[in-house]
Amino acid sequence: MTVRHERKLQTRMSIMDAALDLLEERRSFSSLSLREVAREAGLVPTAFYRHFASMDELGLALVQSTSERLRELMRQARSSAMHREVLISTSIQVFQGFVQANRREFGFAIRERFGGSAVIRHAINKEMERFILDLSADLLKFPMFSKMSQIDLKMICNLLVSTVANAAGELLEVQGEDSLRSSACRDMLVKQLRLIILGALAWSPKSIEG
Amino acid sequence: MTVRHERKLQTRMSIMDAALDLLEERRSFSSLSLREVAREAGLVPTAFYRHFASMDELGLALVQSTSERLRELMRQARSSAMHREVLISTSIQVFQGFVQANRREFGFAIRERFGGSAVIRHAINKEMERFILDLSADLLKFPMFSKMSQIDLKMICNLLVSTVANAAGELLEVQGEDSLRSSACRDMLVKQLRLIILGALAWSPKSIEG
DNA sequence: TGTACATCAGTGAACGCGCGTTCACTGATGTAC
DNA sequence: TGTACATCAGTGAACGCGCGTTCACTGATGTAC
Repeated sequence: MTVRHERKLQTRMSIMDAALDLLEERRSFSSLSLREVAREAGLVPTAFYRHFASMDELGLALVQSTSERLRELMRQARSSAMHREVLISTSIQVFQGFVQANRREFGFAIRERFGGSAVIRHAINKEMERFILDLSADLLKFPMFSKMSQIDLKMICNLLVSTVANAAGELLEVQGEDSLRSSACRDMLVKQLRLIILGALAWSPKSIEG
Repeated sequence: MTVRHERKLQTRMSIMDAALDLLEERRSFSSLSLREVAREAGLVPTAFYRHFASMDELGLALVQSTSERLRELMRQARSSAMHREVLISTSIQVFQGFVQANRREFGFAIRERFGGSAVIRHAINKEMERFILDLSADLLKFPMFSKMSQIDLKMICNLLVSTVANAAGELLEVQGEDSLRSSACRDMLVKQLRLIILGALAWSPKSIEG
């Protein structure tokens, strides 16, 4: 790695960081201008093009970098939690910690999930899909889920992930302004996830047919 | 109602319709320009100001008009379904029909729910909150829900509404391009709602404490 | 190690464009008598 | 009913602004010998 290459990577990161700083104030990615991001990063607008061909490519890089780091972390958490009984609680803890440490990135992802440009939406949905598949693989280790059809297991994982994403979106909405509503939101999420598990326990192939 | 007033209302509606036409291609509301909407409506840009003080005010009008029409329709459906046993199925049918007939409006609402400008986000969330409360009131007529604490009932209604909103978002993503994935998405929603009801049946005050 | 050339991240001027908003206006519609 | 004035939805020119993108450039870093 040459000095020049290293510095280029640093500048690239400072562009990504500048974008996240601007996104932190709940702005939509499409409302960010190339010039504004370059300005925030302390660069002349044309320098932006040395790193990304367009704003969409920058958005894509943000999604992918966050997703890669999260997946790597979850992979580690899984392998370190050798025993099945602590796998879920460990995973949830690691996930929560990551979200806390990457608020800007998750806020961005949740806001752009349905509303962003096509290429960014697709990237986010692809990553969520991968996350759902990882979760399915984890839950398969538990008897109550391993007896299910694969499609039903995925349906449940989709519901769990969607519910968390929704709660995250609602949390972003009330965050900071109202700590009471904030914790009410968290409590509701916990209940909702527990209710889904109760539903999954009662779920059986028979209830699909009937 | 004078002729002038009537024409003004017509123009106002044609502005709202022009915006919805532009939004139909999955664009975000914030990417619409005032000039573009006026052009689409066949007006000079300055004429826009005779009807809305800003684009945000136009967005607000779109949310509120859709919400008012939906609520009125649901109110009618509820009162016409006199018997408890057909209340839910009638409501779902009416709701589905309305969504079909108002695709542009619902696509807009789902996209802007988390990603739009503050004022539009708040308006959408307020309307969803009202919808959740209406649903709570309906479910209260059923023994299995009337025994619950109000907060748990609202938690369940929130989960049901969020799940529908999520499915609608995912449906928008695959719609048109792939009818197989489209119907898979619908099937999943039906299963997810059924699973939530199963969970609600198993829910009890005891499971909150434990 | 020193030199001579190549690479390339970042600069700065320039462009044409669509934007939101202002302003004075026009002429059809409404109202008072 | 007819007239004279008021209202006001829609017009069209004009403005200053930030935008994305192009281009030729500079000078530090890299490379070959």
